[in-house]
Amino acid sequence: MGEKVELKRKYIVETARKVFAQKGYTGVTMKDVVEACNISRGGLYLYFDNIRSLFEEVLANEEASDDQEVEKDLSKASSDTDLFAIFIKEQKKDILQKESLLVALYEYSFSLEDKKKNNFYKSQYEAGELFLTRLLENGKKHGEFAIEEPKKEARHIMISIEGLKILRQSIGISERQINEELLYLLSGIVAEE
Amino acid sequence: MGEKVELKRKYIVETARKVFAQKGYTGVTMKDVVEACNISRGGLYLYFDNIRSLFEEVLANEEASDDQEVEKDLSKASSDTDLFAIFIKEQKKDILQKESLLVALYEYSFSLEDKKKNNFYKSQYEAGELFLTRLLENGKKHGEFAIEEPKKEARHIMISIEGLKILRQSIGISERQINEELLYLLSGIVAEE
Amino acid sequence: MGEKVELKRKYIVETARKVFAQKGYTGVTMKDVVEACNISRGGLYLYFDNIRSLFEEVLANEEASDDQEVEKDLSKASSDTDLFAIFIKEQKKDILQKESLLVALYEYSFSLEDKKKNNFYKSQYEAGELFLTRLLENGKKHGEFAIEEPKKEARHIMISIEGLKILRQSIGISERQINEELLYLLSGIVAEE
Amino acid sequence: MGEKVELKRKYIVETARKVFAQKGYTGVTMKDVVEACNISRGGLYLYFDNIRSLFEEVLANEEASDDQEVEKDLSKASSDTDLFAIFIKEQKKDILQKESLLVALYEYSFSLEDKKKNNFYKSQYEAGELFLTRLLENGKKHGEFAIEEPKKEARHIMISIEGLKILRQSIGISERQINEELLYLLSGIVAEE
DNA sequence: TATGAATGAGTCTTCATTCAT
DNA sequence: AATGAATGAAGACTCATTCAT
Repeated sequence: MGEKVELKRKYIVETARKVFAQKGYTGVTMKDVVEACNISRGGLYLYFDNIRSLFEEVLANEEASDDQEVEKDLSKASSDTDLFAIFIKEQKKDILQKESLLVALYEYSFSLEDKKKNNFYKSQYEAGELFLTRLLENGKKHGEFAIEEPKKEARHIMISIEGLKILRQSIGISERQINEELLYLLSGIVAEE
Repeated sequence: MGEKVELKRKYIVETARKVFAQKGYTGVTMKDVVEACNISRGGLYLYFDNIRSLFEEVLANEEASDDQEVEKDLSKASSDTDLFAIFIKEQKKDILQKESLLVALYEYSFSLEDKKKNNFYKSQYEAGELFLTRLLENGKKHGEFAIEEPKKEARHIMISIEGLKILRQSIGISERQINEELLYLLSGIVAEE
Repeated sequence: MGEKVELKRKYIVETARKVFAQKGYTGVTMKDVVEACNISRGGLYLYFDNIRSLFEEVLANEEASDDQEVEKDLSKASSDTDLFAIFIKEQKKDILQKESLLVALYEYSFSLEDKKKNNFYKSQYEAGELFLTRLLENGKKHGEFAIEEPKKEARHIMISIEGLKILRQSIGISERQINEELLYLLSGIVAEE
Repeated sequence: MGEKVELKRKYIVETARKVFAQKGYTGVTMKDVVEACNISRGGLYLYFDNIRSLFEEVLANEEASDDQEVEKDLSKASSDTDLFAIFIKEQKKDILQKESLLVALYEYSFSLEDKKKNNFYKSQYEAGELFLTRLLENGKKHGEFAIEEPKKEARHIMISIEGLKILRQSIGISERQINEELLYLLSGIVAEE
């Protein structure tokens, strides 16, 4: 019994994900989800009390699967340079992703009362920054990266990536420009020598 | 008579600006504006057909007054380095501005069907990039900036600034970190030598 | 303009009164009122935020017109005995009234959180008790009523009347029995001699 | 098996009683009962088709246990005066009872279409009146009570008691005032001499 | 018997938009 | 030009009741 419920919950989350990817966060109603899922009005409430908690579950789910994938990709790396390249590639995939949750995530972030608390986006961003810092530190130690301050560099790269993301979603910056900028970031760290 | 109309229109736009600064774009209703302006429901419709056109006028107005201000500040500069520093300072003010329209602007951008058309954000961004490119080119020509590709550098800086903006609004990045990053950008161009 | 609004407000209150008289308080929905008034859903909200405030206005209105009527009737009295008889008659009218708000008033009372505060029923009851006490005191002073403790007698009579009211509404006690009891109360005070 | 069913039925009735005592009749949903009983939604329907029939069983159960208790108390009486005092005391307990079903009972009564049929409240009230009439008749016959018309007196007392009950629930009349009135009723019959 | 997921009707409430004055 | 009452569509949410297991 509980398994069936789990399956349906998952089905709703996955279907809702598509809706959020398409319409963002703010504009999505329970009705939208109900219709996308082809279930009854009351049925959805059995699983989620409101759009917000549904979206939060979508995010949690997303994170989990993202992590898995990244893990897999990173395991292939043979050097810090390699690792960094993979990281950048990962980011590029994120930035260009067709069915991206990014806009929804932005809108969700804006809707939060206290910017400091319960901020999914924040923790995700900070995790990325931390990972990158470690990566750069290692690269520096191993003599692969010619940088002075790994932490500052990491933050700078993260900020640029965020810039690419928002520009992609807001003004639709071109893939070529994204590539250029990522290459620029890459070369700033690796090709220094 | 026409003057009176112009005045009232301006009054509505300025009052609405406060509302958008406070509540973003998506959440603002005609009712919100009507109440903030203390005018009649029907009265607002005489001037603006819907929230979108009202917001677009707010943006146009914003741009005009921004330009004026920037113009004034830039006129004080005595060198390209100076000019660049002022530019960065201007951006910082933007990023930190309390009554910012930024969130509203993001939400508005997300709501646009075609990312290419009617995009205020885009034209504003591109104007900035263009200005910065010219600036860097001049600085390079005058020997003030030790850079290879002004255009790429300009774009990189603009992207980073966009990153700072969205991070400020989404996860509430601290003023200190913003300062650090801006300094980093500054030093990348100017203090190279 | 304001006058028209006042009129419509009054119309709604009067129409709602009928609905409450018919269906009580608890079971009445905004929809019921909307339909009875033949106005739009949103229209009702222009005048009343919810059923409770609407009912409270119905009560306030009721009290006002009741007071007027009672005033008129009492002005005819030529002695305390007369006055008392009129008072009892007034109560009888109340108890037997076809389109009575009594059930609605009970249900409304039950729905109140704190029995002590904002209790319309209470203030109405206490006003009645006070009036009756004064009346009995006068009658005693003038030698018309052979009673020891006007206050206790007044309260006793009020309690009995409340008993009649609730019995009328809950088990449908007959008019004959109501008459008998009221006569009993009357004779207990007046015909003592 | 049948015994088990009986037990569960009883368990539901007793649990539901608490719910009705707390929330009245009108506001109670099947969900409330299901949750209080910690049984399944469908499970409740196996025993009761709707709130009404459940409440009616609660009432029937209540009556039975009440009768038992009263029986016990009355058996201690050694005179009609005694009996009457115990009766009054019983009523006082009823009026002041914390976990009273009174409000629920009122609401239930109001909800009945035909005031004459299926009325638990009515039969209960009439049983009380009959009992009191017999009691007063006996007291009169034995010379304990100096009254003319036992039936009228009984009805009068019952009406007053109903008044106390409703006043307790609607406006929260004080315990002191209840005591005073009951004493008044007592003295009207017994201490006449 | 018992479970609890699922349904869909019903109510509340808000809002953009219209229109008579 | 301006007002603000009025409308009706749309979304949120709850609950009695059913039904497959």
